[in-house]
Amino acid sequence: MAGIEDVARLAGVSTATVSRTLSGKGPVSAATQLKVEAAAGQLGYVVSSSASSLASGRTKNIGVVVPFLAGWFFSSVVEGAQRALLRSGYDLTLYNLAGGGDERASVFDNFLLRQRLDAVIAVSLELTEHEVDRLYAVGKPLVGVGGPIGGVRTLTIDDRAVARLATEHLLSLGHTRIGHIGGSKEFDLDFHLPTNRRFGYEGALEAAGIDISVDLFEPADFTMRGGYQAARRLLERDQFRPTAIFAASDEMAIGAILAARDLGLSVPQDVSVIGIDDHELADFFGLTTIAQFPQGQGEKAVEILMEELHAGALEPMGLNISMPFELKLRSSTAGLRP
Amino acid sequence: MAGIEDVARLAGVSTATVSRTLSGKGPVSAATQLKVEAAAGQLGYVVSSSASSLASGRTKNIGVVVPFLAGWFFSSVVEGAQRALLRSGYDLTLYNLAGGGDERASVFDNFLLRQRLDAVIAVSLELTEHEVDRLYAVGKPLVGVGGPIGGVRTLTIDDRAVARLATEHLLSLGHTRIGHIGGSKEFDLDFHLPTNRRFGYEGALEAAGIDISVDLFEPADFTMRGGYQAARRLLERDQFRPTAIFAASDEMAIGAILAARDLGLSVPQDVSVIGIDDHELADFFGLTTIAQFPQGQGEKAVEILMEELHAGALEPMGLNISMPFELKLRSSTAGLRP
DNA sequence: CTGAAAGCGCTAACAT
DNA sequence: ATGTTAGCGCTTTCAG
Repeated sequence: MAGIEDVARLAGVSTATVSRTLSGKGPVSAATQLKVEAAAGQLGYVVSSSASSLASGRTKNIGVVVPFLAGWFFSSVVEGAQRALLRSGYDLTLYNLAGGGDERASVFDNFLLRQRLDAVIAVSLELTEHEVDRLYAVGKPLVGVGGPIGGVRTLTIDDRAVARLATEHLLSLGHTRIGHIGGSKEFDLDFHLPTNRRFGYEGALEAAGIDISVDLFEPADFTMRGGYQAARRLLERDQFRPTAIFAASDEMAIGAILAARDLGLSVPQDVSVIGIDDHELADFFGLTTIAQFPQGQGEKAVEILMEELHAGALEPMGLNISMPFELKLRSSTAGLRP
Repeated sequence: MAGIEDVARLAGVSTATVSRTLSGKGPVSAATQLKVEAAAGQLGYVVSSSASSLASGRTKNIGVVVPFLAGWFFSSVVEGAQRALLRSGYDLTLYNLAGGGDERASVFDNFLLRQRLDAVIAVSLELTEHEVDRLYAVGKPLVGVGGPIGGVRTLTIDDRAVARLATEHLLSLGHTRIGHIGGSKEFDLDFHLPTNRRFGYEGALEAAGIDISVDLFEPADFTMRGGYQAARRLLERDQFRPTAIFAASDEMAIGAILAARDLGLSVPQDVSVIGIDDHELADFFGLTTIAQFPQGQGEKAVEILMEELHAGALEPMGLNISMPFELKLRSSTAGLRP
């Protein structure tokens, strides 16, 4: 494997010039630039990242920490981040915390500290104080996606606004008995996302002058099965059966659609269903939903980091950066039956 | 951030001894080991990975290349690999080829060659000759998961045997008109996986003395929607309607279950359905399937690499390493109605 | 078992 | 615009 000296020799210049040329930093005449590039190409030269990192202090590598990887949201964020990083010539090192105990601790106490990273993106993590400490100890730019970390810039959708929009959509169709499938208590540990969505739902009802009924709330675990079970509880009642259901995630919403079918109810004729996410399966199930764009969130996180890494100081930016969302109309919602 | 010299000074030894102690290589007396570890712990010392890599030539980092990340199989393999790597103190650098053209080329022509990797795992990739070349050019151990790469050790399930097992299960329940939802032509590019599964299906039928009917094969694209549409085509016929369907993946099988429901057919009373994968949704849909264990495949790939990296030479091992699979009985298959 | 010292391959001052 | 050179922080002979 050719080294920088080979290239320098072949091009008839010094190693410093090769370095300057290939990194794009520092002044180089057009003529030498050509020579160097030709030589490098001919030899198939690629910089040794460890040597470069050691000398420069930059690794061209960023770490992405996720609580687990399977799951549409996480893998989409990672995909988006990966794409943006590739464009900038950065590698992505993945740290998956799933699996529990030991692994998790060693990620925070060893892996992240090896000076292998120029920055880190933390996706939807609920971190202990110690862990946040370690993250700061890395001494590198840090941005969160999908869940706030104490004092860290974070990209998220405005969960309250999203839930309000979903509920208002149902309201605008004439529904007044709107059930809500939200997060169970355990899930509320995660950034109060379920709670915020519930508040959005309740806010919309209040604004419409509708009483909030505890009976219309069912907790679940953000899975399809959980949504299915919650929806059955909601729909099996003889009286006060909701005419519409707002689920806090698409997977739960799809579970609700399947529950309705199993109970002999048609969607949307008998019951409307709306979710949040625009999950990959939403289209197949005809699910109306509020789309969020996790890939875009991953890309945006990278962009922020790149600016900070290259331009120097970070531009003034609130701690919480609001990401776009959008009502996606499909066939699971309709007006109240006359 | 403390360096190795700080530790050496505090422990009253040389940097060489610190290095030996912390890496576990080379002889160190129990007494100094203790001193060094105490000093390192006290200072919160963590080796600089670039310095260590540059000096040793080892990066403690392995690359995982996937065609895309969203998708149960891929993210599961990556999770498994990550877990195993973490245990061994290795980082995982992810290269996602999704997104096409440029990115893909630069991964093979630049990223993988930066000497940042000790080995690479290629997951289910259909590679061009040039790409395989580049992979070899990395000059590092290489193992494939889920799809053969010219001349590379690869972990896969025996697709033919898996398909045969699925078909035999249906046969053993008395079914003789068994439909098959397999891959469309475009999908066959990928390691002939669909073709192998189809051969397994046909082999089982032949062995049972049943004629193979082209009418009972429907191609699809390995998605739920594709499976749904293919199943409708299969089930909408008035005569010769299959009494059982074998889909080459769980997602397609779930699509088939939903198609059956929409046509007013009960599963398994009117039609049995079996898939391959044991996808995360299989349980919820009561899908009988042949389970494969992608996390285990990821872990196993890492184990092979670790052995090769540490023990030195690779043990004699066939190019194609067969991974386990297993019939998972649920409620989507049943005997023929009397 | 431990220490001294020579690099690993590149980058970044500093000169020119 | 280009060359010279001193490290970056560790690992690893080689001596002792």
